[in-house]
Amino acid sequence: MNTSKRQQILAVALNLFAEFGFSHVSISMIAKEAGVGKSLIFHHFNNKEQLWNEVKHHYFLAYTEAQLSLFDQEKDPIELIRKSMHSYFNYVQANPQVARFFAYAHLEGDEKCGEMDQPLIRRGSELIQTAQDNGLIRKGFNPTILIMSFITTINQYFIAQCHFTQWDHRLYQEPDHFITELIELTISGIKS
Amino acid sequence: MNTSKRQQILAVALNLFAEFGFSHVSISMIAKEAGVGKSLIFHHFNNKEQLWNEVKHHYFLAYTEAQLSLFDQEKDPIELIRKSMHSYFNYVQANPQVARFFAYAHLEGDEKCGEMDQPLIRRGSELIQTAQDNGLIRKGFNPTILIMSFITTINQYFIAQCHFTQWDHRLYQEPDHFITELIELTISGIKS
DNA sequence: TTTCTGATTGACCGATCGGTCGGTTCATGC
DNA sequence: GCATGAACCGACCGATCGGTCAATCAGAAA
Repeated sequence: MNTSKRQQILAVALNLFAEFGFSHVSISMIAKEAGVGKSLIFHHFNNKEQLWNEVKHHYFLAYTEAQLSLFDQEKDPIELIRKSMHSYFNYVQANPQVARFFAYAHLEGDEKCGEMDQPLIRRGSELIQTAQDNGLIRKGFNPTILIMSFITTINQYFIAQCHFTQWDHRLYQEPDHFITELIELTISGIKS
Repeated sequence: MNTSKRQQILAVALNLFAEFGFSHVSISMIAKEAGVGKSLIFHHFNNKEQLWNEVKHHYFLAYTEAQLSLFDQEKDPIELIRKSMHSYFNYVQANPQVARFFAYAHLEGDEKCGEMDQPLIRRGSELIQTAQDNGLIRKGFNPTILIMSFITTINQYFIAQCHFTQWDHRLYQEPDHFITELIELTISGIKS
């Protein structure tokens, strides 16, 4: 329990911000939860905005790091997509806060999230495109659309559970079924 | 200019809430923008929460009404999906606030949005399922997943423009290309 | 021991928040 | 003309917000 107080503040902010968003979380709330004086927060972080950005940065970093390892393993492009979707699903399932932070950032019009994973996505798009050129994948669509679609769907699966569970509660009874069917839906849409 | 002040307040709240979300919009802000006294807002709406709910209700209603008309026209299920996606895209493009409101509601865990369009989605799912039974559409996947996927993707296309535009700015140069390719991707994923 | 620096605190600030209150204007029915 | 109730306003309230500041504390350097 000898983590520095700064770490402690950050950890509390991580959770509170992820759960309630920027403006529903007050500095006093964080201070109380972290068991420190309010002014200590302003000592370590210039202001609330910077604390928010730092928290966001933390989640964004965790996300890109988690995804970066994928691209070098699989050579079969179809199998790569399958595995990417699966691992992204598992990752968000284990860290739903990440998806929530992206959602907050999007509503704010934050452009940093795009800067961050742009190289990652561009790389994936290129892989798909060469597979298109080689005839392994159907041509005629922008690969980025495919990636955007499945990332978005997986994110919202966890964010909007309150919504979709009323469409069909089975969606959430067996998450594995969901992702498996979503993957097959996606794959059979691109086989040439 | 003879709209009642109540309407005026609601109209202003509609825009401000959609742009900034619940907690970034203050009653004073709405009052000033609407050119009325602050207390008038509390005269017409019990409190901020109720005003927010009323605004949300307004958008949700507009959304369901816009979608309801679709189901009776087209008999070919594939064509129905195509048209549904296209019209939903056009609708959100013309009313991006709707998507934003759903996004806010989701982050809050609001369950009302699900209650609202559940019958709509259930009806669409059934149509797809009978098409599956008749062999017109590939079997083996939950139709709700298909619907959820394309609604989600379309919503986020407009909400997260700040993000995806950095993945590939072409996505937003020709919105028609985007939705056309997304539709074809979806359709070719379900043809039997 | 003294000095210096960063960590930490509690008291405090002005601004703004959602909301209330007392009162005025105004349309309508009697 | 007058009573009534809704529409409407400005002044005001307590609470809380993000943020500041002077002071203390702990430990390393000298």
